[in-house]
Formats: sequence, structure tokens, C-alpha cells
Amino acid sequence: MSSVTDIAIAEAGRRARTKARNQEAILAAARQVFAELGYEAASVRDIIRRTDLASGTFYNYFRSKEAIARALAADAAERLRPILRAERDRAADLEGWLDGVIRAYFRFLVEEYGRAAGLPQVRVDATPAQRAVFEEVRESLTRILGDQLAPQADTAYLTAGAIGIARHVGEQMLRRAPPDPDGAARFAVRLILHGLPAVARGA
Amino acid sequence: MSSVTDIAIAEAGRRARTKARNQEAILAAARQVFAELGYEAASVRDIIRRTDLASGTFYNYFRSKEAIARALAADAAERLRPILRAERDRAADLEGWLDGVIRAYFRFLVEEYGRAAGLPQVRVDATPAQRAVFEEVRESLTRILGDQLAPQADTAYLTAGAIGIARHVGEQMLRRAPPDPDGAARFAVRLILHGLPAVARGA
Amino acid sequence: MSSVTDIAIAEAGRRARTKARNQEAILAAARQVFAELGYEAASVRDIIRRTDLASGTFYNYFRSKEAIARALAADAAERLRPILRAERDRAADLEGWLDGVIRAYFRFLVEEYGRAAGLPQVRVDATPAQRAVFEEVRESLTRILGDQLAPQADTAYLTAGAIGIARHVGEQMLRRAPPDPDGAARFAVRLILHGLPAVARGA
Amino acid sequence: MSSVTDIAIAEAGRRARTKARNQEAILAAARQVFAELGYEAASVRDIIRRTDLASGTFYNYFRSKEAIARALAADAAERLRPILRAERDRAADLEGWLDGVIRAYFRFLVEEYGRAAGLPQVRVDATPAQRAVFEEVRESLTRILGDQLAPQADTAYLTAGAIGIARHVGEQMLRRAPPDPDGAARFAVRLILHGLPAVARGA
DNA sequence: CATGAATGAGACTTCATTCAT
DNA sequence: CATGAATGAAGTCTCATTCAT
Repeated sequence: MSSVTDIAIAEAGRRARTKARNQEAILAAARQVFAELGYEAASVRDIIRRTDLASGTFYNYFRSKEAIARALAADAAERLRPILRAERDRAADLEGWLDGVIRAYFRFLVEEYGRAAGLPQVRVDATPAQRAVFEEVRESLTRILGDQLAPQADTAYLTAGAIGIARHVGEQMLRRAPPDPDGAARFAVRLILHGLPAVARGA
Repeated sequence: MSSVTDIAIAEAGRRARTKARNQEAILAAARQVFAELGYEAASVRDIIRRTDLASGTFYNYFRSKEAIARALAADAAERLRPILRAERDRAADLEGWLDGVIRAYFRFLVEEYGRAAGLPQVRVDATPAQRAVFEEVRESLTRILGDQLAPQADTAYLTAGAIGIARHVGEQMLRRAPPDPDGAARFAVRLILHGLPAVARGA
Repeated sequence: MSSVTDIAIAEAGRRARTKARNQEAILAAARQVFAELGYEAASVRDIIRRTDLASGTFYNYFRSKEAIARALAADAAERLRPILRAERDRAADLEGWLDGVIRAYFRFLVEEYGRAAGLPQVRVDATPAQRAVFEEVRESLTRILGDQLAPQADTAYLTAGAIGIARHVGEQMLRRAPPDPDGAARFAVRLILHGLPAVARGA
Repeated sequence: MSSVTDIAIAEAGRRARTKARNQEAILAAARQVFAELGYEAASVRDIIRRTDLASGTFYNYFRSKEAIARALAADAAERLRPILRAERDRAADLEGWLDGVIRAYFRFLVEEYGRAAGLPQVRVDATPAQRAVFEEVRESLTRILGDQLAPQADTAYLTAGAIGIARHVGEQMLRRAPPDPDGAARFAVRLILHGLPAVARGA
């Protein structure tokens, strides 16, 4: 093997690694910035400023501000969906499924936004990714509830209620230091399953 | 009385009425626009365009775009708070209180955003007004649950859960034509009180 | 008449006049800048800088850089076309027509670009307006030549030749101080009618 | 001779050839791109994209975008000038010279821009190269016309007229498929020599 | 007070050019 | 020399806000 080839290969490896690192850095910065400021208020310069890159470099990695937002949403959905699927297939009963899914979601939240410098304030816009998750949850619910589900049950409201609990309790959790995803998940599951009085009687 | 004075008084009255009308028109337009586009994406010109006023006039009524958003939030909170208070004082038990509050909230939503021309998509940012409502609900919950509340109960999570249900079910409700605040409220109350399986068994 | 009305009317008049003046100023500046730098190299800031207006003001008058270029071209074509039409209808013979048209065109050039501060360098891109003029000239030529025109005559080349002479001689003319549109027109007409040797023999 | 030297020499030869090939590839790509988009709208990446080279490599061959444009112009002028010179020296009379020069120019155009993928739209900016050609033509004209040239003849206008015809008829020619340089040249020569009516009477 | 044009900071994005490998 | 990612100046355009009338 010629040393030139060696160098070229090593070079290619290093470059690829740098590229991957930069891409991840931009994504991470964008995640933070979007979480803190919301999509509209966040500027590309806000994102790139949390990076040691120059403003133009952003556009070597993402075609536009909208594109990185989409990538972020797609990425989140892609990481969430297999979890939801796995839990749905594994779960024998509603409780098991809820517990698995919510625990996974809360851990995901902590990982994703837990280290946000500013306010760890979740402002997720109503994006395609959210619709997808909504439908995913609805489908899982419908399947798992199975015979328990009355024909006239309103699965959209049902799903909305469950997701509402998960999102708001999750947001509360992120406000605490340190966040406790497992405890919060336990709480949310009990609330969803047995209602507020049950939860009030004992945390 | 001189007729001059008469005219002046009549004039003053007319002016005051015009002022009130303009202010209300701007507020209404802003409510719509913020609901449709979100705070950041909405422009002052979007707001003023839904009015028969000129752009400069906006600043005779509100110091800034941020100011009108705050005013809107304060206004919503002010209209909501007495309802919450009244329900809290009247309510004998949790169910009565929840029913009253959520029904009121859903009706409020329909009135406020129901006629929005575009997508009746609620994108409420996490504003001071929301914090206020949160605390209000938490306090009411604490008081009403009274002795049922275990000392270690996590009232923040509890409140978050209840509000999460209300907000998400409310949003779903707004997506339907026509929206049915009373039906949705019934659903939400049952979900909060008895949990998801209870609701699944019969809508 | 109330004095308020008077003032409002006077106001409206002044405003309208200011608007017209600004629009004309921007158009004039753009004409210069485009002539000196070409469409692509010219920036909106270059244009607005030759004005006592602020950069944003440009967009109160023209939707975009492309729009003002189109407006300019349309304006030029609109001013040129009636001249061409009039000459075509009036002219008894080719010589009369050529003389009228070219003289008008050269005077137009001097008016339009004669006072350009920098290099009075005509760089007109091949725009729709030019196509229009080309066809206009071709049609006029065809009509005027009438029976003199052999069936196999190539009117596109013919038109191109005549326009080529006009444009290049016109450009040369603009380089002189002071430009002499009538002399240049006389020259161009003789060249077109009798060819180069005729012109060489006596200016 | 050591084989090492052999290899070095062979290597040097290969390198030199690669260099020349790359330079020519870049020039050819630039010629196309400038012709299609114009100097300003063309980007270095547009140029390099039509090459199998990387963007940085461009700067190993040309110092800047402006430099390659100059090189291109100089190259064109350099290829044109000997033709003009040769024709001038050879030509006995004006007709012979015109015929030779214009035919050569039109063939040059077809070779240079005829295969342009997009619109074969000639947008030649008023560059130094053009000035050079202008002066060259003027000098030739002056010399060839010799005693026919009246003292007060305006050679600048004369040259402009001839070049105007050549350029515009040439451009028309490029719009046709297939372009016919010889026919167009015949037309242009007759037009220059005898004027438009002569050409109108018979193509 | 109403009007609406003017303002200029700042947003997104492109691109000529550099440079480490 | 080739490579291609990084750079940052500069371009087009938007918009909250001001102000003369």
C-alpha cells in the first residue's frame, strides 16, 4: 500500500468525522435555540453563534432554516417512532404500554432538552411530526384497548387527553433540577389510568 | 348651557366611543392573527390590515407588538380568572368544579378562536398569563381536594395533568365543525376524574 | 368649505407629489445604475444610494429589483413604441421613416442616458422589451418596403442589420461630448440606405 | 539514464498535459457559462460544476473570476486578431476584406457559442477586448478605404456601423438551427456595401 | 387622533475566495 | 496540484416603529 493512499484514506476519515461533528453541532444548537425561542424567533445566526462555525457554513449542511427545522422534527419522530412501535408490540396491557411509552418519552425529553442553557421551555409547533405521533398513539391505543373500547368511544379526544397529560407533565418535569423522568412517568401513568383523585391521594 | 359646550360634550362622547371601538377592533384582529400565525410570524401590518385603520394608528393604541400580545394575554386571563374564582367558590366538590371550569374554558375557546377565518389552530405561547392560570388552577385544586390531598401529593404535576387534558382536548374540539364545548367538557371531566379506561368504555 | 377639508386636500396633493417625485427619482437612479453597471452588477443599494431615501423605501415603490428593471424596460418600450408607430404611419418612403425613427431614438438615448455621471455605457440585456422593438421594426420595414421586398428577403437579418447600425452608432454618439443625435442619425440613415462606401466618401 | 529520471520525465510530461487539459476544460466551461448567464450571474461554481474538478482547483488556474473573464476575452481577441490582420494584408479591396473578416467572425461565433447547451444568447459585455477589436477594425477600414476615404469621414461611426451589422446579424444567425455562417456573412457584406434596399431586393 | 410613507436594523441566503490536508 | 469545507462580506428583502402633515 502506498503511503499516499494511506494518507488519503486517513484524510477522508478525518474529513468525514469533522463533517459529522459539525452537522451534529449545528443540529444540537438548533435544537436548543428552537426550544428556547421557538421556530420563528430563532435566527440562523442564533444557531450558528452557539457553534464555532461561520454563518455561511450553516448552508453547507442545511439548505435553509426551514430545512433544519424539518430535519430536527423528522429526526425526533424517527427516534420516537420505533420506541412507540416496540412498546406497542411488546405491551400486553394498557398499563405496560403507557409505562413504557411515557417513560421513554420523558427520558427522550431530558436527553433532548435537559441541558438547554436558557429556559427549558418546550414550545413545539404543530408540525407534521406531531401529527404523525398523534396518529401513532391513537392507533396504538385503539389496538391495545381492543375489546374494552366502546364503539362510540372518541379516540381522538382520548388520544388528545393522554398526550396532553404526557406533554404537560413532561414540561413540568423539565423545569425541575434534576429532572426525574421515571417518577414523572409513574405519575402520568397513574393519572391517565385512574384519574386525578387516585393520584391526589398518594403521589 | 351654551350650544358650544353641548357640541363639545357630544364630540367628546363620540371620540371616546370611536376610541373604544378602534381599540376593540385592533384587539380582535390581533387575536385572530396571533391565533392563525403565531406571535412571531404575525406582523403588525397583518393585524392592521384586518381593520379599516392605518398602520400608524396602531401605535396610538398599543406601544408595540409585544404590548398588544401582553394585553391580549392579560385580557384573556382577566376574563378567565373571575370564572375560575366563581367556580372555585361555588363548587362543593371536585366534579362540580371541574365541570364548571372546563365547560367555561371550552366555551371561551369557541368564542375566542372558533370563528377564525383560517385554521383555528391554537398556538398559545407560554406567557405570563398562562403561568397565572396555572397557579390559579393549582390553588383551586389544592383547596377543593382539601383533606383528600395526601401531603406528598405533587400538585404541580397534578395541575399540569389536568391542564394538559383540558388544552389538548380543547384543541381537538376546535378542529371539529361545529365545535361542541359541552360534549368535550363532559369527556375531559370524566377523563380527569376516572382515567382513560373509564372514558374508553363509553364515550 | 371647512379648513380641515382644505388642509386634507392640500395634504393629499403634496403627498401625491412627493410620491411621484420619489418614484421618479428611484427610476432615474436605477436607469443610471443599470446603464453603468448592468442589471446583475447593480444592487438595490447602489440605486437607493443615488437618492436621498433609505434602503427600505425602495420597496415602497417597487416590489423587487427585477420589478424595477421590468418597469424601466416597459417604460422605455412604451415611450419608444408610439414614436415608431407614428413614424411608420407617417412615412411615405423608407428614407423618411428611417430618418424619423433613428433621429427619435438617438434623441431618446441622449435624454435617457446622456447625463449619466459615470460611463454612459449602454448595456441593454436582451429583454422582452427589446424583442418587442425588434418585431416592431421588422413589421414596419416589411410594410414600408412593400413591393421592393423580394419574397425570399430575409427580414430578420435585415432588421438585425438596421438595428445593429442604430445601436452601435448610437452608442458611439453617447461617447461624445456633446452628443449630436441629429448628425449621428443622418450618418446612420445614409449608411443603412447606401452602404459604407457612400458614407466613407463624405461624412 | 536512470529509470528514476525516466519516470520523472514521463511524470513531468503527464503533469504538464493534465495541466493543459484542465486549463482548457475550465476555459471551455467558463465560455459556455458566461455566454448563457452573463458574467455577473455566472458563478465560479457554475463553471467548475461543468468540469470534473473541485472548486478550489479553479484558483490554481485563474486568480479570480474576473481573471478568467479577462483571459477569455484576451483569448478571443488573440484568436480574432491574426485573422483580421491576415485578411487586412491579403485583401485587395473592401469587399474581399469584409467577406473574409465577417465569414471568419461568424465561423468563430458558431464554434465558440454554437454548441451552448442552453440559450445561445450572446451577451458580450463592453470589455477591453472589444475596444481592441474596434480599433483594429477601424484601422483596417481606414487603410483599405485609403483614397476613397474623404478627410472628414467619421471613421468611428463607420466602424461602429459595420460592427453593429456584424454583431447583430451574427446573433440572429446563432438563433437558427443550424446556423449558416457563410450565408449570413454574404448577407452582412452586401448590406454593408450597398445598403438595405440592395439586400431587400434579393436575399 | 388618523394617516401612510420613511426609516434602518436585521433576517435569510449566496458566493468568491482561502486553506488544511 | 487536487480537494472541498470554511469563511464572511454583501445582496435582497421584511418589518416594527416614527413622524410630518
